[in-house]
Amino acid sequence: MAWSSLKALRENPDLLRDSLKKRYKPTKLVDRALELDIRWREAITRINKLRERRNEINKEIPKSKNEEREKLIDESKGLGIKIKNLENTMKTLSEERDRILASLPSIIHESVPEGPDETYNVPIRFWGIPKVLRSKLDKFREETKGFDVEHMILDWEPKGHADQLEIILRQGDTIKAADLSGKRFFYLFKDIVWLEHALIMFALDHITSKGFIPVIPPYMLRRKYYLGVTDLETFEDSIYKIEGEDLYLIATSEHPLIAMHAGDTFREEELPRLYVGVSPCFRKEAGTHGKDTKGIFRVHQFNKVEQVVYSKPEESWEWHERLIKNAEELYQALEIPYRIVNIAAGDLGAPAAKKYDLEAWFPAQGRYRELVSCSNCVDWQSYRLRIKLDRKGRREFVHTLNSTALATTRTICAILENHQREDGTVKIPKILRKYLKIFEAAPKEEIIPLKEKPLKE
RNA sequence: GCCGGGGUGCCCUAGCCCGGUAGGGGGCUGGCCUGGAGAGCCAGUGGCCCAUUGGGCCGCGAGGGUUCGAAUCCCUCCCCCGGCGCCA
Repeated sequence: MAWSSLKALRENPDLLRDSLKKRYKPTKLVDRALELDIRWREAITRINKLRERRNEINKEIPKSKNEEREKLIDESKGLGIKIKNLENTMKTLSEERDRILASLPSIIHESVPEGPDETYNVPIRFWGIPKVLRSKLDKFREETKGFDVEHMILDWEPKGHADQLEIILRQGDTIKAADLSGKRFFYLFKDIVWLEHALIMFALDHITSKGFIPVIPPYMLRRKYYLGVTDLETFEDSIYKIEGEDLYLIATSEHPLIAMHAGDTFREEELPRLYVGVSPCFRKEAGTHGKDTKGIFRVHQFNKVEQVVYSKPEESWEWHERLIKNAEELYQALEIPYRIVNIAAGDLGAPAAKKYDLEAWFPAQGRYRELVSCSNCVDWQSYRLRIKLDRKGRREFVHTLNSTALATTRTICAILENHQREDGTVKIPKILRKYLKIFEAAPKEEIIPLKEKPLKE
């Protein structure tokens, strides 16, 4: 064990306690870990003394003979038993201590708003001119409180993304998918397939142009690496296991992109390290029953382009801002109005010290919904996976950050609502044209409702 | 999946058969030397514990076992290389 949590535990346990309080989590564990650590240190000191003595004896054994030799061997055996016993107590102590340390969340950043849940999230900026239904004006004012957001009143009622996809455009089918695979699965057809591919290419193109290295990662990880990258709670609520094997389907390419450097030591000039992952994401969505049951907003499987940064500790907050800006550029280009929200302490996952969400405006729902999540995990992941920074003899842990660039299904939902016209067609954002024109069968300007479904009705 | 060979510190490599202080080279960092650089020479270059200088323990892919003592012997697993098989 080294550094960060352990160091904080020994040198400044109040730092851990305060952070836990802000997250509305109990602080008892800190005291327990502190006590275990003290006892562990006593035990290891005693063991080291015994081991030293045994090593001395063992050195004498080859030089001695007959009775003296027998005597030494006996003494060494006796020490061996004592050592083994102490090692067992020590192991028990360190295991419990480490289990507690591993369960402790990141120490939150001072700019994170306090509060127990998402109602305490703080919007920090708005972009675009949202289309607001007259009937949803109150909700809009509530969601933009404190900001004077320029908006446009809609006099016709746009369809929700789910109905737009399945009933109007007839290019998606979650009913059929539910028969075969269950709820939260989907078929997408025709223009939506081209749209999906264009979105991925656009996001990849934009992010790689900023120096990010594109990566297709493994879609499964071993448990050991999975727990290096996320906390148990998330793990259990969202990760699918491969039966009979120590393998888990990834919930985001962030996970294999971070585990990729487990055990590595970066030299200072090798940082920052920028990656952009493209992969499917698999999520159980346990505990979300009843939420977003229609359409493809919340599904078990989707494709995502993801930004990942390894940075020097002192530069990570700057990178956090840059990552969210990169994501914003994508949604500005797609002409989707959005707001950036600073997530409250109580709503933060364990790895993150601070998180921004980018939430797109959904006219039919009259609310902003999460499309992007951008976190600074500081040294939480790097500590567990031993990803270090070599600083002239001193060792530090790098900081890791991740941010969605673009998740296809949710972005499609946002396009279907925001670019919907009264006649049921959907305007395709201009930025996507160059990624569509290479395909003969792809739509270029707009998506038009099909006369009949691709599937039997 | 089967057979064979391998995994040693940041990198390469010796040691393994036959158990007894992990050796050499390269790189990097610092120092000496130099007008400056290079060469050369010296030292440092994994983790942990105690401590004032300093001392000690652990560490040879991972975990277990045998032994007074394991890089070395035994078992299980992971990964890499070669061959065979299967396969989009």
